[in-house]
Amino acid sequence: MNASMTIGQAAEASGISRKMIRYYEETGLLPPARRSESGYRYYDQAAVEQMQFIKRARDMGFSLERVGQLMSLWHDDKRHSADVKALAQQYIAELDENIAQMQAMRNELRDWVDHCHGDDRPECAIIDHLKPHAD
Amino acid sequence: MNASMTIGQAAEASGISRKMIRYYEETGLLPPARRSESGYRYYDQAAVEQMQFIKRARDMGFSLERVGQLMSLWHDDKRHSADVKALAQQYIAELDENIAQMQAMRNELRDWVDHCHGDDRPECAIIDHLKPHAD
DNA sequence: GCTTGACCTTGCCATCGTGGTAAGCTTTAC
DNA sequence: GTAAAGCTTACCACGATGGCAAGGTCAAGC
Repeated sequence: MNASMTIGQAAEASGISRKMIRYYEETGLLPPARRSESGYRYYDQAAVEQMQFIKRARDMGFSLERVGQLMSLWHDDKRHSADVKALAQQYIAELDENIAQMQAMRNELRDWVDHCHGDDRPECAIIDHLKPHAD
Repeated sequence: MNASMTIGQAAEASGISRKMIRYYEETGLLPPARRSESGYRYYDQAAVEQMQFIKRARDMGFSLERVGQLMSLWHDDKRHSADVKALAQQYIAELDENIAQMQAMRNELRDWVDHCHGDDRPECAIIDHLKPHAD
């Protein structure tokens, strides 16, 4: 159960692709894996748990850079929860900003679409809104 | 007023950077520009209007591929507004999907953040939710 | 022991849209 | 005539991921 795994097994266990595991190692998000004499990477349970942490953070949409910061905090016994919170709050603020922007686009476009007949005639409110002179 | 412009002037007039104008030409979104003997690109009013169309569509978040389709429709006198509408509606559906996903992440994260004390102690609900064994 | 298939390695390219930078040529303004 | 501004092409970079190819390795079946 605590035996070491190949990269494929670690990928399976963590939900992170082999490709990405290597990439995370390359970029320093994961520590260099232990290698067999022939060069195969082998992972222990702790390494897989790091991957699972990354998986969860990525699934929440944290950037790899922030995931790295979260991992540092995770491993820091003397962390201040305020630092974690600040990091998360900043990300939430960015999410809110992106959501708002997308909603604004969506609403305006929705409005255009509502004014488009959507038949076989060429007249189209959407095109009219995109056209340079028709605003 | 209708004189030809250099790429910098066209960029200024359209809001699209010089870099992107060249890129759009390279990828076929814009037709090859007329060139001076020395190789400089020159643009007339119609070309600038194409750029303005692109600018508006990009500002609405349409992908370059869809912008290309919209431009084709714009220039097609026999277009069916239904085709434009369908294109826009598909994009709206994608926007809605993305918005929903971001909101889901945001809401869950907001919940975690609300349970984090945010002080100088290491205990942290956010870390606990990201940690493999604490779910 | 040998073959086969599954797995591993590295390295390179592609995405999408944009920005940067560099080396060199042209035009414009003084 | 010179300097500055603007143009050209050709690269590299981002962020995060996938794909492919050429080759080495391991495990199972015979």
